[in-house]
Amino acid sequence: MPPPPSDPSDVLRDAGLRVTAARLATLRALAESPHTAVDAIAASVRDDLGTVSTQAVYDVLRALSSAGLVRRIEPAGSAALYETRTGDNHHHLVCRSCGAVADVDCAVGEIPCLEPSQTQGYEVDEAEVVYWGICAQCRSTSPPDPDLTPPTPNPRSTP
Amino acid sequence: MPPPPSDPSDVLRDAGLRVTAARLATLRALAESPHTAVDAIAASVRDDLGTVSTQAVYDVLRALSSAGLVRRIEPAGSAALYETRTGDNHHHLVCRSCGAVADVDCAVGEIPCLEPSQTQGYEVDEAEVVYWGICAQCRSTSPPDPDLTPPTPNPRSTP
DNA sequence: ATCTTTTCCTTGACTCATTCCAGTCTTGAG
DNA sequence: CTCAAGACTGGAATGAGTCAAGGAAAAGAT
Repeated sequence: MPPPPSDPSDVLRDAGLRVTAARLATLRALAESPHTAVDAIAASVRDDLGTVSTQAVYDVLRALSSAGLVRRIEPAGSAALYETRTGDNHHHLVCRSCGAVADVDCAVGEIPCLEPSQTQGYEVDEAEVVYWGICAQCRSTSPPDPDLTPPTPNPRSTP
Repeated sequence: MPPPPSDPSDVLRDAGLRVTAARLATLRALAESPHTAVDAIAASVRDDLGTVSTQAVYDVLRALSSAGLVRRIEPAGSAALYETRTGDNHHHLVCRSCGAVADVDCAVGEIPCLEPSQTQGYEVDEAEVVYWGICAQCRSTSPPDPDLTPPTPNPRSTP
């Protein structure tokens, strides 16, 4: 197996997809900024190519994600985001304040939480972990603003 | 502190909320079937009370969840669901095929994956885990239907 | 019991992400 | 080069969820 081809056209071809300008521009956009929403991707693609319909971007993203080239994540309360890191089930840190997303490697080396305590008859194939918190920047720019972080989920009666 | 008052009116009052018919009916609906979407809750409430606007249900759910009486979960690809189990950060099994949701206790006794491997400056306050799989019923009713489970995350070009 | 204040519910319009459809253009194979 | 499958365009539609203004009811005080 050759080293992962870094030429995006080859990546597409190897996945059995046609090489089109929209797809290349989408991959480029995601390489520049991971964890991007559809409209930002569309803006970046239009920046490259001129006019591209929003549907085209949706179609491209669906094609890429069902080919396993991009992964769709959907943090509660915001639109879907796409990223190019696939196949290494990593997880995400999400900022409650600004929505920023950062990658985290698997918590415990091996596939971590993939063993729920009771599977209840489910055949589990993936464990998705989202760590909610406040990112460094939001903490430093507005340190003592108790109004900006209202939905702290579990005010823990006793620690 | 008395044992958790099972009278819904007391539950509301203890949380500092007014006791209204819509709120009681909503709690009743959630007690009957946890993990319910807004429109199903609304249907159940209307079944109890007659005419209730959808907005009223949204308002009730927001009030209840910001008082910590219900918890909102939002599995990727479906509308928001509400449940009454709060305060014991448990997790969820979600069926890729029918969308059924089941509760799972915390994987490792103590707050499990709450320690990401690198926090990257985030102040993490919650780890949300979703186990994706196929529920027992879906596996038995349509065992070998490869078309119904398309989004298996990694279709791996060559095995 | 009555009044007042606060909070809730109704109606209806609106936003936003995403999907569907029908027709036109492009890509890659013969 | 030619052609058909597959992509893209533009417009319209769906569905979840939110916002705003007025009328109605509940909780607590008189």
